[in-house]
Amino acid sequence: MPIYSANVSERAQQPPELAISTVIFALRPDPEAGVPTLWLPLVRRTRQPFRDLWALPGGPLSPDESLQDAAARNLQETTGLQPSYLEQLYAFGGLDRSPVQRVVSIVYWALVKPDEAALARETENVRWVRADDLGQLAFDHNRIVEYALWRLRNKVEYSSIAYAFLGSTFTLAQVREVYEAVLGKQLDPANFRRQLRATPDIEPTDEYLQGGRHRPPRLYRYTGSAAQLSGSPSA
Amino acid sequence: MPIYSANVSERAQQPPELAISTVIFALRPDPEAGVPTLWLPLVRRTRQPFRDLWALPGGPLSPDESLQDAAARNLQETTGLQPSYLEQLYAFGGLDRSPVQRVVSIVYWALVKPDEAALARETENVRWVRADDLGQLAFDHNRIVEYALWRLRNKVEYSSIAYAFLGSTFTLAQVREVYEAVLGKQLDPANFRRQLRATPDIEPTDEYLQGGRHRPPRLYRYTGSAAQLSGSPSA
DNA sequence: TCTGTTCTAGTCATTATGACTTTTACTCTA
DNA sequence: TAGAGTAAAAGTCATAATGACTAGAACAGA
Repeated sequence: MPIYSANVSERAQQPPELAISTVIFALRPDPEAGVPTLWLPLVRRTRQPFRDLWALPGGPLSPDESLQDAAARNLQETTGLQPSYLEQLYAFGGLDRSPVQRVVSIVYWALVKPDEAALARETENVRWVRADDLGQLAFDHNRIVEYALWRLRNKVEYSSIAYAFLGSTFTLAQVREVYEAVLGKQLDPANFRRQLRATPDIEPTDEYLQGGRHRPPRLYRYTGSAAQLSGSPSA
Repeated sequence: MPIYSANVSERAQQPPELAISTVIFALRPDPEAGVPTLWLPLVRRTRQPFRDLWALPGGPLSPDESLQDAAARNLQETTGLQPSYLEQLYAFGGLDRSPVQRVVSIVYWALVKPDEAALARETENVRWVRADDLGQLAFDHNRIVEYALWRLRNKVEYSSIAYAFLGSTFTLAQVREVYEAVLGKQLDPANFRRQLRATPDIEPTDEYLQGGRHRPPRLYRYTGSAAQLSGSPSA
């Protein structure tokens, strides 16, 4: 919330408002096909500008919290979610992002695990939508989500970020489904399997997932560093 | 410059100050070995806090310019340089970055070509230093430079950023010297050459660089997209 | 018991990579 | 002016990584 109100002529003299927003990704089964798909929560704007349009969760930066803490807090407040991964995405500061006052938004992106995503409360003003079917969002939020998707797709290929979408144990097929959902393409099960077995950070357990009408798959565990929740350049 | 002055109790009520800084990299010959090395310009602080310490070029964000424009402008003002590459690095917003008022810094990083770097004016308050020999800088600027170096080293390996350090034509050995300076290690000339010849964005000219006491090397030209000066997530 | 399914373990050809050798074309020095 | 020194340029070879594919193993359900 801005602590000043201004008319147009005063606007150019004021420092831009500083806000924090977050793009939150989770995997949920597609209602039709049933396969895991990328979803994200949006909040309905209750005032101008863009009243009644959907927007990314966000809010002002409190004076006594770091940027990362602010992102984590208003993620918690708006969606009730605890992220397994949280990293700064970009600072958006174009002149015409908001029709009222100039706003510089420092945007974070987060991943949540399926058990968290299941707890997420959905209300009149909070809705989950498929990442590829957003509709028109407030401000430049469509562009921001697109950039977050681009980063997610890149990062999933060269880092161990995929496990932030999964529980403590998982089958190799579940890992493959994460990759397929994020990258939007089918992967060869046998070759994908070979690659995972070659990485050091993933070790087999003695358990198997029962219930499928086929050979029960072995469960694995991720032993690497817990997908830096910091995301800070100190790391 | 903050438009308000505050005592400690008021401080927590004010919005954080917003500033733009830039880490500018150029290659200059090492004064001893003569091989190209990473250098960057610093400015001397002329007031408190950290008066007389060296710091990254930067300043406040003007109300009528984009973040990127602000970075380009104060890069131009402090060092007289025109960058060949400019991209947002990170937004630093920790609580204790400045002992006076809280400052959120949106930091950019830039590369300049050797002809530009040669024009750079060096004054009482502007000095170029080797990237690996900075001394103690003001604020958290040592950490920021370290992160910028990390990004540069990563990006040089998977993108065509190296050509932002070079003129319109160059020998393959000059490209290799850029990589060696940035990565800080020797590369095999023959294998490096084979890789460059395999990339589509680099084509041979009919000219050769004369003057060396050895077989004259062919000059090449970079034909790829001009190393996105935008760096914006729109791309 | 048979069938459909996916898990799991392999094969094979192609490509990419690192270490290394040889020839070429220039300058400098004796 | 012949020979030495130097880096450019092209090529060889063994190894590693990758994509396409095959086949047996182990379950559920009919």
